[in-house]
Amino acid sequence: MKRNSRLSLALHTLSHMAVDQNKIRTSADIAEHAGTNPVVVRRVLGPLREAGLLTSEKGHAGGWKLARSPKNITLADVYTALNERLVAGDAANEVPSCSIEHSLHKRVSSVLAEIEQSLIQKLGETSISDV
Amino acid sequence: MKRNSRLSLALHTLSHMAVDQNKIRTSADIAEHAGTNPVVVRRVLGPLREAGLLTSEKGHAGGWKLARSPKNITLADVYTALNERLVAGDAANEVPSCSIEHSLHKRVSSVLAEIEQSLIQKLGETSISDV
DNA sequence: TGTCACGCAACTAACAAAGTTGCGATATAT
DNA sequence: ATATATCGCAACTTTGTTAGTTGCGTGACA
Repeated sequence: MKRNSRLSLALHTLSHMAVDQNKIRTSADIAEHAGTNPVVVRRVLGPLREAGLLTSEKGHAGGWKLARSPKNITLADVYTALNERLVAGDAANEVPSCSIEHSLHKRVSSVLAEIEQSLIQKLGETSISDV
Repeated sequence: MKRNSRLSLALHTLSHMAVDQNKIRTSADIAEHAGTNPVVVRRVLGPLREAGLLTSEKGHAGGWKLARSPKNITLADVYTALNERLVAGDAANEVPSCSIEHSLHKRVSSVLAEIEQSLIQKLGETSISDV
């Protein structure tokens, strides 16, 4: 796969689930559809389960299904559940040396953080059922 | 460095330049400031030059400087010049097999493209001089 | 003409993400 | 009970991307 594969895979899977909400899908089914493998699917879907977006059942006839109505799942939910940080870097920031660089760094970081927030807000305006 | 290093490096460099707009900086100077090396700096700054954001001069006493006022350089300019595609994937898209997947794929892609556009619009609201 | 700078291409190294494998836990059917 | 199907998880390998490095060419200026 390629860039943004996690977000893309999650979106596609959730959308599929939204079409037939009662059907239970196994990691293997989803993986085959997405052209990947079950472990990758579980890795991507795991965080979504922890975020309460969907549920998984072990054992025979187990699998994945939506935990709530697709109307109540926004792209922002998915984005944050996956802990994506597209514009703002991760918390592990380099420590600048010179003084001007120091203040500059804070400015840049805060601006990027603002952008990130507005992105999430924008994502929140679209639900899975819209897709 | 780490994630979003290109955008971050570009922003820091442009901001520095905005502070003292007449000063000409060499790749080596910038690289030392940023904790990287001249070639990487040139790789990041090259697209910005092609986009008309800054200029570079060869030879003795050569180097980089802003091509226009920092007021007239928005984050969107930088973003697009670097050809970043944070939310929407690149053009090389996988071709879906099943029919529902096909329409779904177009929906997801268009939604992500919309989000990308709104992100760029948001970036356009901030100029380098604001940072 | 020597030095300093960018431009570019090729190579290597480091890192991140996908993919793979194996095993354990659990739930269901028979 | 036992077989089967499924997720959970951890370790490893593979692959792809990006930073970093090196070398050489080109242009500008003292």
